[in-house]
Amino acid sequence: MEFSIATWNVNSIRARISYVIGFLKRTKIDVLCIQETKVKDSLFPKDEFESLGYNLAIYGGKGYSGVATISRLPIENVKKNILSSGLDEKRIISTKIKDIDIFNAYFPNGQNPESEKFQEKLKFIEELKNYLYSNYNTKNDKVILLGDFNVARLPIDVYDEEKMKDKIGYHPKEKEALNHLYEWGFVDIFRMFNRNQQFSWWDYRASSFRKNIGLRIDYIWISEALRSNCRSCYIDKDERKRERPSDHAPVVAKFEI
DNA sequence: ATGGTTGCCAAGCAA
Repeated sequence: MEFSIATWNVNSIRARISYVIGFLKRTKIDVLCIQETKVKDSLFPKDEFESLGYNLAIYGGKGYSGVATISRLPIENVKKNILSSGLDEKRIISTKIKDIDIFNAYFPNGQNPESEKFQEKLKFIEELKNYLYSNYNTKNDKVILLGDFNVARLPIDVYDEEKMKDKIGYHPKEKEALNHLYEWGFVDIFRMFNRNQQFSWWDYRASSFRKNIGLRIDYIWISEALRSNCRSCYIDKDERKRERPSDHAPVVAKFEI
């Protein structure tokens, strides 16, 4: 059967509900992982999704952060707050759907490389890496890690390498941390199908989208065990062109499982 | 251009 999954930082589910519902109706995605829901669980607009036949696993807090996994297939084994230091701030929810462990993650932004929040970002990435090493093997376990990683890993993933040098989102320390996570054994599914430069995020400010000043910081990473199942991956840039959009575009991947 | 915009929710923070 075909299996489709998408990640999208929606920057408030309540502000973006009509676009998210429209996206699901149009794409018929099986599993949608959203980030920055910015709402506590009791106020999450569940009904809109359930009436379309979707199941939900939600993990959010008041006003900031928050993640949700929305699935047409049954959701099993929901886990929250999985990092060892417990500093996860409603940024990761893991679920099992079919036989795939799916980690929906919203990495900390980190503010700037001199800040305390940057150190927390590095720690977050390291603890997630440790969690994967302790619990999974890339050759045997079907794992998908996807979400807003808030780091561009390679030069092709930033609009201007010189301008981004030492900036938040491309600082050597966070790239190093991200590479350590990647080296667990992930495959960046977008790069299996696309060689050119494409971004998934553009700043709201300074007409960045019009000028295509962006970063590719939203990823769908898969374990080796899933590599042969991949069929396609694309960034849905049209969603960023709307009136009052999220600053991120959805990333979609399709599998044959 | 150390600016700019958006969303939280009602001032300033986070991104």
